[in-house]
Amino acid sequence: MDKRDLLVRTAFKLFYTQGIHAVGINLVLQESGVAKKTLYHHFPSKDHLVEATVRFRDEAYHHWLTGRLGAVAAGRPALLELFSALDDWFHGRAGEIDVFRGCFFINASAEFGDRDNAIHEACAEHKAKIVALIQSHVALLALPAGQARELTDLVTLLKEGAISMAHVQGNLDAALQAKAVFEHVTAGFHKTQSPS
Amino acid sequence: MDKRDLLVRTAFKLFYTQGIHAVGINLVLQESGVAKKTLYHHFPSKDHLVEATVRFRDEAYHHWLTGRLGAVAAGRPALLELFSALDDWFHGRAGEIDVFRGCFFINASAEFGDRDNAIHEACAEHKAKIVALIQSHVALLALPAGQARELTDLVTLLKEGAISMAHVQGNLDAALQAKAVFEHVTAGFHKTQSPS
DNA sequence: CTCCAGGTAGACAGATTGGTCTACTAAGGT
DNA sequence: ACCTTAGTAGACCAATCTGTCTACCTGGAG
Repeated sequence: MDKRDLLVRTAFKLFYTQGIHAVGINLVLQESGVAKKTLYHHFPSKDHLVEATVRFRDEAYHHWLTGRLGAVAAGRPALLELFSALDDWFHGRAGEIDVFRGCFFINASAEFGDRDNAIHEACAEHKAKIVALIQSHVALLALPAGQARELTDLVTLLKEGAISMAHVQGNLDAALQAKAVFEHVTAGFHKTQSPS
Repeated sequence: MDKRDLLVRTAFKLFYTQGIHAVGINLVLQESGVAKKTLYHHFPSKDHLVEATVRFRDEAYHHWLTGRLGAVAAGRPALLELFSALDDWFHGRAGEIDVFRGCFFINASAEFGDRDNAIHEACAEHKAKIVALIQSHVALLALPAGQARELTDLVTLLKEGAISMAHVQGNLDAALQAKAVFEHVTAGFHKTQSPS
């Protein structure tokens, strides 16, 4: 019932599936059944609406992912679950997060390439948040600092790479491939504390 | 002097730095100094021009990368060189390939999300070509089939992930991080033939 | 009781979009 | 000599874009 929220949700769905510049404000209005005046009452411009959709998606995505990771044991199992979650997402089995159309933040950054753009910055913040989430689970493995950093990089890059390949190439098994690589590389990290 | 080529080059530069939908045909015309009639003589529509820029970039990028990889020994050194090349690209030290604004193919796929879209398909073809290039160097390591597939996945995902992180997050060291991970994981693959 | 925030519908403005078209020029092959 | 191809400049078209504005409705707080 909150019109602002309705606008953001509708705009997100359209932007995500069709692209941001490709979707006009009038379509968002028509699809949501909200009056134009109302939109410009809540947002001073389209760009501000776009930024709001980025923040909305940030919250939704983060909520979904922490939910998935929280359902298993913290540490390595959670990192494995990350890839399973991605796999479900790619195959449209992650209801909460909608159909897979690539990473909304990567897509938005593609359309707003200037690094000092507010929309791009919001996307960067999202990525930083996800890296922090990964980092928190890597920390539980009690590895030396250097190894921990490297493992965080590995998971982050594998995850990001899988999303890219799944979208651009249509390789929907990318998450499973990433998972296999991760599993193999970290085969020696089963225990929380490595024997010294 | 070839107007068609001039149009494609100009269009690419503009599309790459500002986004495709964000750049109008008139800007391409103005920037290249070519008449509108000439454009529509060579391309039936803007979309066809876009597709041509994708194929142009595909060729340029592939040429640049094979050149870099060919300058060192094939196999593992070439794979390491891949990450060095990425690092140079991110930092604007890869003159031939222009300023870094993310991966043009990822960006284009973001704006043309339908998988059966000709532009998107051209992007997918490019990625497949790069994967094949990586695969050809992995093959030289003479690993068992399963391990070879996994290593190709690793390099591909690391590379794709690094590009994403470098662009969205502005983490320009992503290539070096990926390289460190790769170096660590493949520390045992120094020899061409693993002892059996 | 009054006022105002939040809402509706939609006309309107000004710029920009992709694309067509006329009129003309120049080079080259047959 | 002729015709095709590639080119110029730019007017023009219909559609669409973001954003403003008028005129009106409604519910709750001071």
